[in-house]
Amino acid sequence: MDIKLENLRHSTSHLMAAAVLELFPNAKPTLGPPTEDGFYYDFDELKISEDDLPKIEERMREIVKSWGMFEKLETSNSEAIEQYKNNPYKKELIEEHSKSGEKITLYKSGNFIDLCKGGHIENPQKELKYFKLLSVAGAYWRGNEKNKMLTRIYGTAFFSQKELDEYLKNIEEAKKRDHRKLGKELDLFHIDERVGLGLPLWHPKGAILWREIEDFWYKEHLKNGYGLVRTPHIGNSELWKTSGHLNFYNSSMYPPLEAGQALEEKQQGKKVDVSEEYYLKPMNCPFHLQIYSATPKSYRDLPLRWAECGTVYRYEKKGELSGLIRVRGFTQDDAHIICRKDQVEEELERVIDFIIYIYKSFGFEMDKVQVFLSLRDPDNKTKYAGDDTGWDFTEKVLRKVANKCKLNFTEEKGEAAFYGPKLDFKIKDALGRLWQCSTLQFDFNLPAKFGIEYTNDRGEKETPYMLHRALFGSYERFIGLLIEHYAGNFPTWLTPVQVKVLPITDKQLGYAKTVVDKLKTESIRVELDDRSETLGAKIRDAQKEKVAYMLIVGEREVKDGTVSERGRSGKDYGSMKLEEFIKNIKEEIDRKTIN
RNA sequence: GCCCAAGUGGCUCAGUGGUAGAGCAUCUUCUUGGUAAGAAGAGGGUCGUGGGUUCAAUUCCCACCUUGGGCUCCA
Repeated sequence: MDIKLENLRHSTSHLMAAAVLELFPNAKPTLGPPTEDGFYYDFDELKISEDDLPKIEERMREIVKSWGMFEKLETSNSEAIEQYKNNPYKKELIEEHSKSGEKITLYKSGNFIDLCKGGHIENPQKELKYFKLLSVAGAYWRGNEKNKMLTRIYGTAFFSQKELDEYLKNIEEAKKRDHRKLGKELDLFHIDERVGLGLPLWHPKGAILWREIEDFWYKEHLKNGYGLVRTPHIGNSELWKTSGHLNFYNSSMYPPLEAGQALEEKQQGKKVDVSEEYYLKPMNCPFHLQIYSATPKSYRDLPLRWAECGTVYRYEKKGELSGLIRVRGFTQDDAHIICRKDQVEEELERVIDFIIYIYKSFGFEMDKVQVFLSLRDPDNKTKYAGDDTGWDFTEKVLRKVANKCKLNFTEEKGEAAFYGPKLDFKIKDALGRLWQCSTLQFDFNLPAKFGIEYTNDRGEKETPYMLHRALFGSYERFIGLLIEHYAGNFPTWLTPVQVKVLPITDKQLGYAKTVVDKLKTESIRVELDDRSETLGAKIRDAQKEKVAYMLIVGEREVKDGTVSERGRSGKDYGSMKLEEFIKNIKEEIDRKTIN
């Protein structure tokens, strides 16, 4: 972010803290940084709701009238601690800075003094004008769930009213493309409490979308040298013990299904001596490894690339669920590549190229995608399987390949999978939140845990490496983001209703039906609007459904054997022979491009 | 799970301490209209759920559930 804007927002957060403290003298200020879209400030001992925000804003506007330039106050660290003796949060920060040998600075403006390392605007009275407080939220101190939850106030600030208005308007516009809203309006899916939270139900139009995407995905995988596998939704507890999931992934798994007897017997209170436990799969990898170990493998068999759209179940906390983007049952477009050490780099590169190709196919250019290299947290040994040598090697190789592929990536410590480092590709949703889609994971643990091996060219057994990768990440999340990306105006090859035939009066119904039949035999997804409505109403409704093309047929078209084509952009393509329209739309569908 | 807010017919929303209303959608009838809403009539809601206060609760209070925005976590 622009440093001037950052300073403005940081300064506004000082002003907000000052206003909050005047209105709520018991509040304890903690941290208040600028963010990409604005700023926030966290307070302890502050109980407010969104209704309080206008009051705080009003006080900010009053206070700022008496504010001069931000004034730096030199102080000794011990004096600073004394000053904040009633605020354990600021005290903790000062003590921490002191430890690392930093000099503490305080900044004063008006009557408000805050612990701060600087970075303010020059003239508060003139510049702190165009701000708005947006929401109240809870946030754990230092982002740690085990710490106390503080009260966070979010706001934003700009250098002009125009920019502020534009920002607020953009948020409103973005809400219109929210996949939850469009999912309802376009009749794509819904989530039903009666079925279960986080378990989406796909309506016919949504299922077509999925189907088209899935067909595309299969074709591309076969082209790229993948084999297809299929595995069940549940697996025996022994499998998950071996994989380490029961150790490292326990809290995200649904509790086990006990078997060994039928439900009816159990309900009657009958006991069994031997019971078995099954878990809903949270991941597909252990199954794929079992397929590998079904027969002995030679170095000549590798690399093996096995893909499956596998539905997995993860017991996400309720507050984390969100539309299609965060669910409890979701279908990963998963694949595992099992290969020799000398093949790893090439296989990693191939996957990265594949990911980029897939994004392009759905209109996501790489500048819309943020890439992260997720590494282990070296200080947290309990979270990860495997030794340091393995981690060092896999992290180094992954970094090297990412650089070679010219990915613009950020490294993040502590974000690795328990079995290895990964490259994560994230896309923003309509509201600007980042969601992980593609992932490429370099696993040096599970193959050994499962004891899988191959015979090398000297007749010795070796343990292969394994890459886990998903391109969409999950169908649910990807389709959710796709809905927002296209704002429901899907390219013709994807769109659920490609053509809607609109007869002008009932007299053309017969002809309209022959048009529909013809299109159907050409595998074009077509609907007929046979209501006794005006053409205007039919157009309006088809437009709201976001169908790709409307074919209007009246007396003229019947006489000439033509159709009049209208695009959803409102464009009138005029009349043409039905055959010509079919030729055009089929070409467009085959090109898989946006109309 | 935690913090804040919301929850009224299929959808979008108005409303009130005296057992509910609009528009759209649905159904019926009329209308047969050339590029974004033709007309009339009808049906449809135990006002999220459970308690409490009250003569009386959809409205006030409490708890819970769900949804939205955050936090944590994550494909």
